[in-house]
Amino acid sequence: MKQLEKVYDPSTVEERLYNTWMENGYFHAEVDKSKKPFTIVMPPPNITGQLHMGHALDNTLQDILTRYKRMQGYNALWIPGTDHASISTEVKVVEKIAKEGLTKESLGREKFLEHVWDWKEQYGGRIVEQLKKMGSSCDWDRERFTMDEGCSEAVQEVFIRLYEKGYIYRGSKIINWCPVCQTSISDAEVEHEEKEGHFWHLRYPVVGSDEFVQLATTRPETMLGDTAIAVNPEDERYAHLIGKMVRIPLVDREIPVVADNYVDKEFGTGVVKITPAHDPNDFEVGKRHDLPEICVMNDDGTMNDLCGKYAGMDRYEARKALVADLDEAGFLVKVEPHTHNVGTHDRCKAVIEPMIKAQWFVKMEEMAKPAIEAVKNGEMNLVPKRLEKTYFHWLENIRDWCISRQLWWGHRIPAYYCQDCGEIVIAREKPCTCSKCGKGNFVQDEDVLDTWFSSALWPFSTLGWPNKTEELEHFYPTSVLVTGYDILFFWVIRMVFSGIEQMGEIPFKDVLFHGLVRAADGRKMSKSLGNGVDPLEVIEKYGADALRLTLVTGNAPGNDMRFYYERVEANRNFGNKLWNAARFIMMNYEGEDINLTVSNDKLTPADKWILSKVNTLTKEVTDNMDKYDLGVAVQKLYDFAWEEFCDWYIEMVKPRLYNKEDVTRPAALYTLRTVMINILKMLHPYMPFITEEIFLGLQDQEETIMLSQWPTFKEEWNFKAEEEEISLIKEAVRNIRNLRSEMNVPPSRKAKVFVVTEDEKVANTFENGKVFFAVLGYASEVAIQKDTTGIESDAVSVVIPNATVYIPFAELVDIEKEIERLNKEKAKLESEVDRVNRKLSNEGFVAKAPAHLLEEEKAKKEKYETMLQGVVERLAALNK
RNA sequence: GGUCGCUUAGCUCAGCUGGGAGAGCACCUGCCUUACAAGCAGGGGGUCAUAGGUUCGAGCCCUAUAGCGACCACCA
Repeated sequence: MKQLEKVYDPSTVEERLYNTWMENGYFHAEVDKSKKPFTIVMPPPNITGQLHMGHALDNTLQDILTRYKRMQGYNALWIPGTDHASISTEVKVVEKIAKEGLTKESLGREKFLEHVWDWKEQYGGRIVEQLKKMGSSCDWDRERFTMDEGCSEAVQEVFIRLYEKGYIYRGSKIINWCPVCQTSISDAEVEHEEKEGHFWHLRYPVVGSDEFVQLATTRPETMLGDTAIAVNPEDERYAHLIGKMVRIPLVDREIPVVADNYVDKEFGTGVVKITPAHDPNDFEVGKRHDLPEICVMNDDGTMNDLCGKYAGMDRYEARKALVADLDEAGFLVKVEPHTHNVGTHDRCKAVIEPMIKAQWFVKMEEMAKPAIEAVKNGEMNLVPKRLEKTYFHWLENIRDWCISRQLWWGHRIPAYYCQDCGEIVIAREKPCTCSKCGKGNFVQDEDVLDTWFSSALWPFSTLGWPNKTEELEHFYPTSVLVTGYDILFFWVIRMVFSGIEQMGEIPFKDVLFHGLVRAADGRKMSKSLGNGVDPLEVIEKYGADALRLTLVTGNAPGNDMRFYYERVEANRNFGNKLWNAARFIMMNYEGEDINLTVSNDKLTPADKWILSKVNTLTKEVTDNMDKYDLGVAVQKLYDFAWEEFCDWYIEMVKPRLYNKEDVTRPAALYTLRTVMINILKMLHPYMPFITEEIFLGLQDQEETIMLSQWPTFKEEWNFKAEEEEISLIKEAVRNIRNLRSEMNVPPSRKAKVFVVTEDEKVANTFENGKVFFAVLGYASEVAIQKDTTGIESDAVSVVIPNATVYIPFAELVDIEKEIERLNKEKAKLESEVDRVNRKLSNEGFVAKAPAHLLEEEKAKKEKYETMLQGVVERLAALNK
């Protein structure tokens, strides 16, 4: 039998165990049709990324579920991988090469992409190695990358299929343009940020009259692209202007006044300038009134050649200049401060410029429907449920998805343009001859696809789709997706409609959402604030198990949490507690057969009690885990292991262990080991390392805990009577300790304990439990008797159900105080009796409450009444 | 503007379908009792945001209010 160090040191254990697990291929899953599949695909971290607390949480949850199901005998597969993260990576690499004096343009597409692949080779593996430090039991043999051959094939296939179905189209629409990144982005990537701005009131002269019409704008620079002004058709103030022309100040271009319901009469002056090329609403108005679209900006956000003296200025510079000129020319009426929401790019925070550009779009309306339906009909289940509303709202108001990006790093769009006739061909490879004009001068679309287009296919592309693999057949749909609520729109929803569309089946049955891990002050952990906690540092200091436990306890699904080192420390301490319990067990097994077993009839009540308890616990923990209440489950394990097992059971069996002649010693050893192993197994998903290390020590063979069987409820461990017996003894012991503590009696001072009871059964229980008074209640001697014969009249006493415990402390006892204490006890019991009586005399309660509650209350009534009687008698005796 | 969430012990948070309020940390008292001082034993501390309602019974369900937070949104 091995002996363990006094303090558990995770750093030496974790790496060794993880390597063993890897070497033995425990994480690897092959298709095994004899078992039920359990599948999770890992949300692929960006190759640019470093492990942060969000990843740590996300992967801990997935690992817990995977290990749990694996132990339950499922064919458990957890597929890891990384995401090429088109824009993020490209930005990083551009920054990197800039330090070397290089630019994308100077390198050219091919050379630049070589640099990105180099980056990928260098850093793409970093996060993978970090995930291993967490203990993640994913199948690394199946690790994927969103731009590997298979995933790329899937992307191309989906693009072509959707195009052929008419769900992908190319169109010139107003899109969100990032002037810094110089690419289009989707609606989901726009963050609305409230900003302090101004409301500039301008007056536009009406052509053919002396009249001016006043309007307000937050973006004066766009007036260079105005092609109309609009009023509400119901607005009497401006009815006479409809159809007339106004002149744009400074520009001197004439534009019409149109009537459109979009205009709110109450807001501003009730007149809106219309710039179809730079505002989504204006774009719509422009379409309705057939207005020209004049783009006045370059891709980098500077004003273009149409802007005269403002050409070349940045949009904000131009705004300033224009306002000054308007003011000088008398067109500026007033300026008001105005807070409004501006769209910014979530990556670079630059203010989005709406622009009209030809882009590729996915038509969403049809695909959204079955995605909504899947949740509505319960086929797919969101945890927590409240997120369903957000899910529905997004899908019900979904707009077409702009999927083309003016970037180089990503999946290139499989569209080819005939240079001779303009024909567009969507194909797997560049066509040789044009079917329309017969020539063959094709050029591929320069753009790449939105990163999320490929991650949307992750649940099936990683399983081999579009090939019909047996993995796909067996492991799809996946069982549960674990991710943060912050990417519900970006990713989860897109996987759902993609899965349904391509596979004809939802990609996962459950989605378990978690929240953000915040800093201790409640703020988001961020690089700029410098308040991020590095999971690797925590692991180094406290071990991965402690970190994992910290991330899953005290938190409900979908809620944010705060990270405290104090909590990590507490969890580290729990690991140490387990460690020492195991150490204790092993010490006592010294010289014994580790595999010894004992039949039920050899077990003592204490053994049966703890076995019965762990048995019930098994059921509860399993139920909680099945409902994804992981925090609740592990809390129960924590409490049981520490309190019931360590603080009570281990203390109770010490005398039996210390006496090698004790015939019940084997039963104690057997029970200790058995319960410990059950605890370890159930804790293993949460704390994989320490549980494995202890488990290995508790046997004479090298059998891993991670492939051991998850405990199930056993009818033969259902010992109700013993549970009650021990519970009574615990009650008595607690009361004795309490009494001693109140009287400031040190543990070193032992005292004789008398238990007085007329109840045969209770007497028996205490007779059997005598030893516990000695070990747990500092008793020098215990006497069980029917009356108070031989007990000094000034002994202190405590009443428990059906018995009174006396401790003669002689000179320590102050009778007055003792009477006071008993009076307090009496009052407490009286109020309890009163409460129960009130409840039982409440007709409504008696008539409607469930039977078991009624019984419980009746039992309480009896219990408190007899206890009260005991206290009254004792007081009477003292008052004599 | 809309939707959702939160408000429970000094702090951070659990509390599953309504049936006598919990944890960790912090605090107080006493203990180095041969598994563990990263520990043991004992203790104090809450009108569960407020006001109504439903119910025999509400931290939990309903309505309203307040404060905080998140997300969505085309008022120029």
